[in-house]
Amino acid sequence: MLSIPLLNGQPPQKHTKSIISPTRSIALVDVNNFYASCERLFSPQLEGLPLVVLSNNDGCIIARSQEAKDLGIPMGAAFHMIKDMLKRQDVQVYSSNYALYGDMSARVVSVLKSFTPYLEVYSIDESFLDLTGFSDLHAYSHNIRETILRWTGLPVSVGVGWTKTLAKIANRMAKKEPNFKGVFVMPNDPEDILKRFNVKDVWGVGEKIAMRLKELEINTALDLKQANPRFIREKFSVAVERIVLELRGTQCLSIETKPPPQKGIIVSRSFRKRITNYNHLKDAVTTYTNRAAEKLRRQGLVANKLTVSLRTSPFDMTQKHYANAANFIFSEATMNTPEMIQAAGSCLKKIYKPGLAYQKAGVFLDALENTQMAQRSFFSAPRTKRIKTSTLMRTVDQINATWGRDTVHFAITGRKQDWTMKQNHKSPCYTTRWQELKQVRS
DNA sequence: TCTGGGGTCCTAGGACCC
DNA sequence: TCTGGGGTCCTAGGACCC
Repeated sequence: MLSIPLLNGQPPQKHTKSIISPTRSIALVDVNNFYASCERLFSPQLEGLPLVVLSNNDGCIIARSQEAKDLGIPMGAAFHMIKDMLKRQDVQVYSSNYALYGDMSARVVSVLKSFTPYLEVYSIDESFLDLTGFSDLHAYSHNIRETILRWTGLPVSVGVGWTKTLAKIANRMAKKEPNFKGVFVMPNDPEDILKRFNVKDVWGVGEKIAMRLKELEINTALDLKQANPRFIREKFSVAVERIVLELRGTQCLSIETKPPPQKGIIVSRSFRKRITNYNHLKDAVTTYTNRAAEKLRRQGLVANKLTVSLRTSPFDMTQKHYANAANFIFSEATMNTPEMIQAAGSCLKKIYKPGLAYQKAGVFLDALENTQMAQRSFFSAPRTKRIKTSTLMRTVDQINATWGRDTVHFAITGRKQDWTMKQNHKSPCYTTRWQELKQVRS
């Protein structure tokens, strides 16, 4: 087991708020090829070999080691279409193992927190750090990088700039140029860097916007920086205008050290095989609803709205593509699994068309509220009944947390069926399941 | 046979109000 | 024969992110 060592008795370095600086210093720290690096962590013999990680259902490539990138294996490629090629090239293939990645992610964050408390966990493998006021950003960034490598075994890159957008670009530079050894601090005059940076790679500029920018002859990050913000706002949106300002060093996106409450919860999945049978679909939707309800309660929230979506495969040429969704508004915000299962069932009935081979279904919980703040309806159940329900839900959650998922479950959820996920290449949960760790050793 | 899942923010346009 | 103007709120859908 890996563990996070203490700081050898040294207090974490304090962020000095007293130093007023006109410009901020923001670092973006992210783990290189995160999923691939996690898999390699526990199989050191894979060092130097190309390795890819597959999406749920072993559908497509979602992460690649550097060696796999060098082989030209594209991100998002359908696994079944490049399977033979991967075999020929001796590429190691893994199904995604989110228990492992989530746990490693938490370890990286806990190390980062020893460098500054002013940190935003942006995604499973990226954090923004406010380093405003630190004197030698270059040395400090190297220190961060080396500490994470030593304590977790994961390689990270650190990019520093005055805004999040510039930090993102600096991070790309840190990765690109081996001489930088994983660290790049944006210089005072970044024009040279921005000139060579394609506008489509700027954070927040996607495919569609990049195309429209090109039509306006805005091809590089420098072109975008020099564009008139008001013109950009009129042509595009405030979001793109903000990018222009951020490139100029004006901070528009702040560091959110406290995660805001979640606005929606999604559980959606592709099936292992196509499903035509209504009851199997209902099983799947019920199970997803159950998961969504668990997530909801874990965060102390209640939902006012539930949506069920259903679709056939967009790649299937043998039938006309069908996608639809229906929603249900609760008379009073709820966290009650049976109530949600019932609602999901009535939604499914509305959108199910017989005779189609379905590929994916999803359940969304929306219009979320804090349990305490939730509005009661006029026809609200009496207080005693509400307390009974929430106690039941809490108990179910506790039993499942202690004894494993689905130890107690609602009728028809939790059985293995045609629709459960395909994961033929999964690595053990090294850091979160003793049982699986033992299997490795024996 | 087989092509992921889970989020956020913004905008346009409709419904509604006075 | 003629039928305003200004505002808010909500929702669906688009774009983007990892």
